[in-house]
Amino acid sequence: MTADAPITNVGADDRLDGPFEPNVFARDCGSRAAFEAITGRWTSLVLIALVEGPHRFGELRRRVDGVSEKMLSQSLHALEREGLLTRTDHGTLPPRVDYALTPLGVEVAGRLRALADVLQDTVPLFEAARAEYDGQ
Amino acid sequence: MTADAPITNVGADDRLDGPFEPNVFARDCGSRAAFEAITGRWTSLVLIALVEGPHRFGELRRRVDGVSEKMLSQSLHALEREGLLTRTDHGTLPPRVDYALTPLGVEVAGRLRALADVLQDTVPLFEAARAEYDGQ
DNA sequence: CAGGATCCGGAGCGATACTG
DNA sequence: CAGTATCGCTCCGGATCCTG
Repeated sequence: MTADAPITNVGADDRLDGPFEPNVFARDCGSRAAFEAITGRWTSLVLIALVEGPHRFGELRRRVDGVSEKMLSQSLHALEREGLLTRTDHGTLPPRVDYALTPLGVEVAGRLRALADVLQDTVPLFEAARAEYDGQ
Repeated sequence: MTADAPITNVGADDRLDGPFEPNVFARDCGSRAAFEAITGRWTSLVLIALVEGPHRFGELRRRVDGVSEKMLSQSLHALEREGLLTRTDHGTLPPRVDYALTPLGVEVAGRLRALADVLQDTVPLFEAARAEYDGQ
């Protein structure tokens, strides 16, 4: 991205009715930041896992196959920052911390869950597509 | 991930009715691969852009604010490989190549678009959540 | 059990230059 | 216009150790 290139995709792009129409395509839009947080490699899976209800740290680590403690912790912080989940420290010993979706988190995670369901139901199509593409 | 840790999250996890129930949480599941391809930083935005109809390379580059040519090209190949979009080279001069969603791509992209709409409509909530989190 | 701190290799990614 | 090739750097992310 050269500095002299005029960027006109920041504010109102396709619909210029409002003064500042939020636009995921725009780099500086708040929705884009939220979108990138949600579509993170691990964050999305964490959100989906929480659709079934609150989870503890260890539960999530076991549920999301392959995630390291570091990345799980990092993902949870990111999602908490975006207001998609809440962290509840019971302050007991041994420690117990629960992660649960906020109302907005429920809305978002539900859609991710639905998306994942579509993918799970069409696994054969993906296998075929990959084989086709790799074959030639 | 230690090697001796028994991983039992590969196949049937929460529902063990079928022989091999696809599971996004499982590392080796085809749906997980598709999910990671879809939720890539740029791939998701490309898919959303294509909901409005076929686009040329340059159009996409201008539409998806901040993407480099390299990453756009790479993202398009990945999505084509997953069978979510088709590439049509008209073979003319100057060259013209169109990218369009497959039926499966329409299904997936539509859901991403809906998700993005939610985020765009709740931008203020994210701003507030971030301010709250950063403040303390 | 919940996670912070640190090290470090490799993947991700942008910038630039070049081709048909 | 539609890409590919190459360089170089950032930072993702896993492994490991440590604490309350």
